[in-house]
Amino acid sequence: MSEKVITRFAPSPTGYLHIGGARTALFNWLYARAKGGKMLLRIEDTDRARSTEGAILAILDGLRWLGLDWDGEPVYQFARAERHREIAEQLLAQGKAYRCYASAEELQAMREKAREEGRAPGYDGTWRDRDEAEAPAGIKPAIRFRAPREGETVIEDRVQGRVVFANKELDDLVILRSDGTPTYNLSVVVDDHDMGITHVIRGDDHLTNAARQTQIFKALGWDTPVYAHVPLIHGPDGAKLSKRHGALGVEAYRAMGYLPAALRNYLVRLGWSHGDDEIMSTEDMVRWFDLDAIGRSAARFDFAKLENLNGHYLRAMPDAEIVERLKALVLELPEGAPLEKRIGPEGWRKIERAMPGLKERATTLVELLDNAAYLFATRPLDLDEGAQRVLDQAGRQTLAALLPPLETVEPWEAAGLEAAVRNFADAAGFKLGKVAQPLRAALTGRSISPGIFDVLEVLGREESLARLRDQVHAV
RNA sequence: GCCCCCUUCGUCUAAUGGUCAGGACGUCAGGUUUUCAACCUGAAAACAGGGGUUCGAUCCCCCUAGGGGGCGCCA
Repeated sequence: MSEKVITRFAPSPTGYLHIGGARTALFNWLYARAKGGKMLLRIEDTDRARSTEGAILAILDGLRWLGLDWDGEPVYQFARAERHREIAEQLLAQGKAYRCYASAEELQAMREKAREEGRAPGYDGTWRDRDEAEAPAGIKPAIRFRAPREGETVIEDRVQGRVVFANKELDDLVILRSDGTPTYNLSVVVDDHDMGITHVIRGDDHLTNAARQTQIFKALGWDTPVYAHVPLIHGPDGAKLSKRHGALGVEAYRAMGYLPAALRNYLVRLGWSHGDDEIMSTEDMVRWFDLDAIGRSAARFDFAKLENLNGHYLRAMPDAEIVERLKALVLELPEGAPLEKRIGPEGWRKIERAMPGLKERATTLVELLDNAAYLFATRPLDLDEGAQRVLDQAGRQTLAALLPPLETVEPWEAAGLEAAVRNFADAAGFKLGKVAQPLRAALTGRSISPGIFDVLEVLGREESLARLRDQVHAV
């Protein structure tokens, strides 16, 4: 009973659920599921200025979309401030914390001086042993944790191994602000303890926090949870993942047409592995996941691999389900509303019928929908100006002249036809590079490529178009 | 600046004190498909550098370089 694993995912609602957070959530979820434990969700909203309702919604939404559920109701950290304050007062009463009257300016000067002297730019302990009688009037004190000065704090991390911090490197951090609100490191310790968290799995940007939190745990006489600090995810260039890399919220990946299963599979392999296994079901992950197999080095985010996986899951998905997902997705796209209107019930039926040919050509849902455009395009087609001009001048006639009626073309003529079309397209500078290939598909009547309808229409091949439509509808 | 962490093909990674250092994505070349995609086959592609320890180091130790994280009355 007391051995039951309880993990938590603890995002701060200051933005969307980004890709690193998503992986952290996934790891926590997997570990809890793998060990038959629970994953709790805690919203760390103690920074009132930066926390927003919208961000909370985005995070919950992102988790749900990814298929990561949590046990019980989310815990809102801000709501527990009173409890945190209590603990701070308790530490104060026990002499394990003290009041600090230093002003912001003093602290700033302190940091600069320390930096000049080559020390860590932390708090110098001015009020650690100073008599409160000397406190300046009218200043509301903050409460600082009286951190040990001697010895070392050791973290036995399940991923990073044994990490040792010299206590002199860790300064006395504020646990209760002068306005009486608790700070992160205190809240985390109290909440992790009260929530019965057994395993803390988070990004390794929290490694030093683990040392500070360990000190607080000890001062309180509480057991520390097991720590597992997972390396961060970097952008394709190796630098920290940022907006410019597409370090977007998971909802952005949804909008780009990625599937939750693909993202889960991609994410789980970033920093964790199980032999040579690449494609694995969620059941496989749960069966195989363990902390010991998490690597210690940062991983770069690679869209190419994500796309490959997404294509795999797309092809494996039942047609009807893809249509359902497309319907849900279309409104998220730019110009989504008019697009949806244009597709209409008939369009969705056509898409589902054409799905076998569609889904094996697309790597994302968005690409698939794009490829399906010929099924519901507004006729006549709206060409861009340049293309229109080329066609008007000589192209339409010339090209059309090259093509005999489809009915009269024998299969072995197709290749020659293709070459002719391609040459024309090149010479005209018209973007008809794609003309030739779909044309051949039309001639052979098999595996219709997306776009052939548009091509024939542009060329004014009404009879061919009609024939092709019949073929498709016959399928 | 100080503290902590990391370093195997371009990318994600596996393995081992003695291997042709394996897989996947990507790339390239074939095949299949009279298109494309998918699929199949094949190829190129890595142990950061320098010292040790050892009969032997990619693997163990040290140093260097490079990368990352942290150093708030943010989380």
